[in-house]
Amino acid sequence: MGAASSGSPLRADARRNADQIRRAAMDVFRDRGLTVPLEDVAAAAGVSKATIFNRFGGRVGLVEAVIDEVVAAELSRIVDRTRSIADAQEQMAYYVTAIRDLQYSRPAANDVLLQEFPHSPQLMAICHAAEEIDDELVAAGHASSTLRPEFTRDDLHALVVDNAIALKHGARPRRADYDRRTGFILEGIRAHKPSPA
Amino acid sequence: MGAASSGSPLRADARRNADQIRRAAMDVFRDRGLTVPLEDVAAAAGVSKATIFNRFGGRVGLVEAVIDEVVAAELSRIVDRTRSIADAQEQMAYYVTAIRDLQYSRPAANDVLLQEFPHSPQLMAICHAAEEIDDELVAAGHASSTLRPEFTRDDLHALVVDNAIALKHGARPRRADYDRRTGFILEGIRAHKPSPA
DNA sequence: CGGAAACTGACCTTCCGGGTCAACTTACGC
DNA sequence: GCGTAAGTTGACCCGGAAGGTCAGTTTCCG
Repeated sequence: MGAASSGSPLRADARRNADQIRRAAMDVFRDRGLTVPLEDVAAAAGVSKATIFNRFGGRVGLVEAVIDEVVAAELSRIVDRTRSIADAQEQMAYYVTAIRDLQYSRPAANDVLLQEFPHSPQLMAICHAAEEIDDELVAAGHASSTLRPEFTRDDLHALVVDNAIALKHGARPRRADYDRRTGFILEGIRAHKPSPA
Repeated sequence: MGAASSGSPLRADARRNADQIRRAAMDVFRDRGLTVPLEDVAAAAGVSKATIFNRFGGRVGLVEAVIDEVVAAELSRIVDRTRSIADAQEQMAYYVTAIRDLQYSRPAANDVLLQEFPHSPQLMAICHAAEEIDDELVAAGHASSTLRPEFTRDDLHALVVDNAIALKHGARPRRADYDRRTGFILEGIRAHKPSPA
């Protein structure tokens, strides 16, 4: 978008800078989220903040230029893998675990999930895809009676969003603690079959 | 502390203003948290911001002057009631439900739990009391095998803190949704006895 | 009524990050 | 090489939000 395909070809130095900015943005966004000061991205790229505006028009343009590499690809990989699982119980377990893993290791994912850029159709599309699978999972869980019947799509969504907020604004827990808590969540939402008597 | 007991007695108008500020602070803090702009408290009290500084020295002084009425009393009531419950399972259920209820209806509680004022011994004491009961509850739960054995004190603490963050920075869920989710949490952490066969 | 106490509005300060621009530097076609 | 357009950049402005301050005025009360 924007500068990528328009008008005359870039001069060599401009192209080089754009590449460096992209690379820096991937690193910095991945590790510190999509709301990191652009100045930090610029510093990591070895250019000045103004150059980012020259090449990408601003934060949104830059985010859209790298969001795929940063999280979108991984997110859709998770969605695909989830869909490929037959057993509803496993499916839900995989999805929740994988999403929470992504949220832990890729702060940028939380910014996407929290819809920090509501004006970017591209970013919103990613969110929408995630909402869709929530529906499927809950439906599958109910159909197979492996999910508590009162558990709703909104509950699953809230699970993810609340975790995003906690990771974004709170202290990052140790990995082992985080994973253990993922387990408690899964326990809490799964239907306990009345032990096949 | 500070202005309350020091030096000469206040003039009538000063005393009146101090009272109005206290009353306004209770309302505003309760509803909107302890980090609300002091200007809003002043407006609600019908005085100017500077008067709050005159009487209370600043936000911390004011918070300490009203924290008891705002949340501390309710919080310790919860702790007391929890301790008075004999059954470990019920105890945990009551505590988690009551704390989460407090968090939902009293945003100020979240600011206390999140330790927004680490320099106030008074506020920190409240936190500390809350941490103590976490220990007791987890110990009781383990002793009676009503709590998952891998569930730790930190897990309980994280449960409360993460919820505080979610309520502070996120959208407030509908009450029914919130309560339902409280139920999922309780399900997730309780030990499922191997159905008394 | 006089002076001390108290109040207040307007102001300062700091932090933060997005965004802009005139002046400088660099690439590159001729 | 050199002119010039493209590109870069540091320094700047902006807005918002909030804590904190103070000179000038009002209010109390002995």
